Amino acid sequence: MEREQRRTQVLEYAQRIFARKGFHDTNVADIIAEAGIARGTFYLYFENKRELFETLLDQALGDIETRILRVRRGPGQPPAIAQVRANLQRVFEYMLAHSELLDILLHHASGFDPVLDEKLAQFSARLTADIERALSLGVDMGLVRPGNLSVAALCILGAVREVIASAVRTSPGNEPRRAPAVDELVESVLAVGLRGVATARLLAGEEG
Amino acid sequence: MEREQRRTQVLEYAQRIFARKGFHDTNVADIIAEAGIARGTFYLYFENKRELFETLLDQALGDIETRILRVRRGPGQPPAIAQVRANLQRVFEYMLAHSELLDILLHHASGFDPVLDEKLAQFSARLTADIERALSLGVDMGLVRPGNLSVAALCILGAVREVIASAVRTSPGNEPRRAPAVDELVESVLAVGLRGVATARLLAGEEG
Amino acid sequence: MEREQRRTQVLEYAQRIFARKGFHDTNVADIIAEAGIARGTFYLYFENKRELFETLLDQALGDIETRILRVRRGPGQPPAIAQVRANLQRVFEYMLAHSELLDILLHHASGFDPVLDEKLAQFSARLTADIERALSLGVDMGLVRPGNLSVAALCILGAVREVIASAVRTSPGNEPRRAPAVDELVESVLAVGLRGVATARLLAGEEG
Amino acid sequence: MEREQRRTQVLEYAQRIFARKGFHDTNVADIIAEAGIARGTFYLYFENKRELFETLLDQALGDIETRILRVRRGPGQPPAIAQVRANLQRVFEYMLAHSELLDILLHHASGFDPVLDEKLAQFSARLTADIERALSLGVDMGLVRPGNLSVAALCILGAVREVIASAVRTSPGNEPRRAPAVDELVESVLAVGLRGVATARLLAGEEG
DNA sequence: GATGAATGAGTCTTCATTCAT
DNA sequence: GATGAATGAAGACTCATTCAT
Repeated sequence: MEREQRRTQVLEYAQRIFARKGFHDTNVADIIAEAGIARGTFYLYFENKRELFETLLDQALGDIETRILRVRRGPGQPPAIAQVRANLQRVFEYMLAHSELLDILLHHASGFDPVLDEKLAQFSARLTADIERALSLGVDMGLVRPGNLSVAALCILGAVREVIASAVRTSPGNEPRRAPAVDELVESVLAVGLRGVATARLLAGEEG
Repeated sequence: MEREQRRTQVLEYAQRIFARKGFHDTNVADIIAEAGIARGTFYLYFENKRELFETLLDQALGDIETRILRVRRGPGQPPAIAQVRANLQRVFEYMLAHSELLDILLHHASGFDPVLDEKLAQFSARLTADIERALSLGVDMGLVRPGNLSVAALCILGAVREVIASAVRTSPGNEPRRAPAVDELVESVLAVGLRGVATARLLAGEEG
Repeated sequence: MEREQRRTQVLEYAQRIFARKGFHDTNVADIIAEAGIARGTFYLYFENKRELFETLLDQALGDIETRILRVRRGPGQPPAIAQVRANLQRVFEYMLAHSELLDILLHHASGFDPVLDEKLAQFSARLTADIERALSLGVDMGLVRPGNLSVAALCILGAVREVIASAVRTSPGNEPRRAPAVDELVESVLAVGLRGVATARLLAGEEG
Repeated sequence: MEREQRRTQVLEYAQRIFARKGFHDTNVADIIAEAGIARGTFYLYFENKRELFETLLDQALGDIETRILRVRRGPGQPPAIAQVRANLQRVFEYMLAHSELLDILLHHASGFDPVLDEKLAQFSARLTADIERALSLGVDMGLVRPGNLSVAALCILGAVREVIASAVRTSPGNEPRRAPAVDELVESVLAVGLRGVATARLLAGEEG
């Protein structure tokens, strides 16, 4: 436990620096200075800089996936929309409370290491597949309009991602965002996702 | 002009390499080897590696924005949906035909230089603002449902981005994607954006 | 005594590793892993890595010198040749049975530490002097042809060394070499040393 | 040629340092300081420290082998002994004039890199095979006494090696050894090799 | 006595950039 | 304009040794 604690501590320091300076511009020197440990100590806990970063990434991805629960149907289960809403809420709250992680995910995790890239790609693929499965189920139950569900899944994932990214950008501090804001964000995303942006009139083409 | 041609040539070579190896893993040595010029010559055409990359990025962002036309209303103008559809189509086609650029944009352009990061952020901000403005107009005309339009704009941007990213991923080759595929992609994105994924029944909460 | 046993045990483990990987490539980590002791414990038994190695070397050199008995003359003593033969036999047998030691001696003991180098140089010098003294005695008794005896001594030492090195190389395993082989080796070396390789005809220059 | 000259220059500086401090204790910093070049320049000419060392070794081994001519028989050829003597003389002279190289060969070239070790082993093997072949020819012509020729070859190689090593040790300076000394060394080695050290009386066992 | 976490000096290697030719 | 040899700052990683528990 002793060891785990130390590791975790260093991970936290490193996370902050990575978020601020990115992977390449973060030296081991930076990390150990921040963590107040000696150079050799760093390598006692991590194989190298990349492994540390990978750990951070795994953690973040895992934390996020943990917060996404499969939508369940059946007596006693909340309505589907409520379950989706709860998922969104959990993810938004987590991400906004860990904006550093998000920053790493969005800006620094990609393009410098094939292994990590693959990891991220698989994460996205997993999420997309989850969403698509849910949609497919919805279609079967008459809750979701049929169509190209994989594209729809991508749209939903992309929308969520972008909104979160934007939200983090505008609340750079670490103070947890006011609850109402998250609620509104979630509602808005949900609204767009469920009903789209168009009115009947637009859809009818009666624009003139 | 001679000079401009040379510069352009080197830029093209560099683009290929950046797309393949990312910014940090691309050496000046790689670029000059590919371009067949001497080390010193490189610095005759570019201030440094970063400037070259920035040029590439500016180009890409400019090309994309060029393809997005403001939705115009009035007699003789095509219906709004048609204009949006045309925008999507142009962007999709361009991106799929220049997947290298996209790769750079998505994977290698972020997180290693504050200046470039800022540029990307502003690009996103500009696009979001454009979309939001269009939506706002739509609301005024009764074509778009009112709501949190900035979130809606983000959703749309994110959806498009994700779908393009996925499309590029699955068509790694350089051969231009078959037209029908682009059409279908565009239609699907449009459908989700305009009408959402839910059926009336889901929205009514009559799931039980 | 407890302590001595521990030390000896570690020395044995270390010997194996040094023989396999050399001095510089053998880490303290390797040794303690093999010996199953903690890092700090190592420094309880040895001042440092070099001291351990030096101990090993001293041991080897001592073991070898122990097996070389001064040739004695006088009633009741075996003939000189028999005594020399016995010396050779003992050294060959010991070395072949401890090829790891030899490996260290031949390959890893030289050139990285002035102190150890000096030790090896003195060992060689001692052996050469012993041989030279024996030869000198032989000259006095008419058993050895006069000549540059120090060169002759070097030749003998070098010949023995090379033959042993070669023998060890070809019997890499740890199984003790079959006795006959050692015998033949010894006889051959002895033959060359005593009578040289030339026939009378070559010496007479009647080659044409 | 420019480039080759530079390389050669650095090699010479490096040789001196390697001879003095060995491979492991010689830093790239030492070499570049001595050669008066920048750190990066070093890596312009050599892949790394090992490659430089390997080059040095190859050169030395090549130089030596160049000086060993196969003994040729036939009308107009000098007597075999004269040819062997000439070989010895050339090798002795070269080695004594390049004692630094020898130092590297004897003390620093072994045991820290499998590739180099193999190279040295093959060098020895080649020399031994050459000698054995010559002996075998000699046997056929009645000039060499039959016996275990491969052991005999090893004895000769070892004798020469040891004598040279000793000679270099005692003439550490760089001044070429006085000619007579080399001659005497060669004669003495030759005498031992050809006729051995024993008198007829010793061989007859009439020692008592 | 034993442990093993912590140390930090030491080294190799890379690479963007310069500048004399 | 073009060249490419030279530069040297920067950074990752190793490992013998110490010392508090």
